Amino acid sequence: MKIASWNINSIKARLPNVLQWLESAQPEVLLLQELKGISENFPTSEMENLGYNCAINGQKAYNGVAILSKYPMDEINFGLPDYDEDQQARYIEAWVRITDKTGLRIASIYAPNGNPVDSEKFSYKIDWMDHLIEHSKTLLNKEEVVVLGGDYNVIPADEDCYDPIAWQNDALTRPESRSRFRALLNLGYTEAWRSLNKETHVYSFWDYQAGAWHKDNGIRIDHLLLSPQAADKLETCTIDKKPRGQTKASDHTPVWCEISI
DNA sequence: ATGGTCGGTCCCCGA
Repeated sequence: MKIASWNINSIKARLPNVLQWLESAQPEVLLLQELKGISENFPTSEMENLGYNCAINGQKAYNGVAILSKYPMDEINFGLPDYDEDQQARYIEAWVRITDKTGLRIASIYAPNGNPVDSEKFSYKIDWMDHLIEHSKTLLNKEEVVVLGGDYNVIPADEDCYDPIAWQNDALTRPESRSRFRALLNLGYTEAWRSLNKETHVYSFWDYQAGAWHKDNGIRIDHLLLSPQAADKLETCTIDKKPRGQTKASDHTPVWCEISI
């Protein structure tokens, strides 16, 4: 079972890239972030033509997340539970039903960026992550195969950044942000890519500005977190850099893992 | 060469 996550920075602008990647990579599930449009404008029929069911949590202009799945989806959660005051579309979760008795729970996550750190945007980031931690705990109690994938907007360690000094006061590296990400791992989740790779300075995002892609000035902020039941079945995890080098690329590139289920 | 980006929308904001 191949599960991918990709912040596409507008589904409207990126549709050809996404369709092409789906046809060549053939994941069973693709988690999307930054749709930048309302759910009604999501290109559902184009995805269905490739055999994907769509669960969409969109909003006007900003944010927006979706799950594409070759299997049917049930029990869809739009937004984090017990966080009604959150006005931003940053979370969607579904039960992916493989058979009547087997399946897995998958979420598409777009955590807040949080910059600048002296603003309410940073406190919102931390508050949002605290709510994600709380919900992640309740998911573990079910003892299911769980994959929480998406743009966490956290650089887990300095080795995941091309220039840690330049980023040391950024919301993506602040100790408050890293401690929330680490809390998810300490609960029992495994970060798929790092668990299988010792390599440093491998990235999932390169800014559009200042030739960042060509200089490989990137950061690794897109992560697949696995419950113990999922981590036991993890076979591979890959960051596919190819889409970032194409024309009209997103500033993120897909990360995907294979789970023997 | 003192610049160099996108995408969505309301002429600026977010990343």
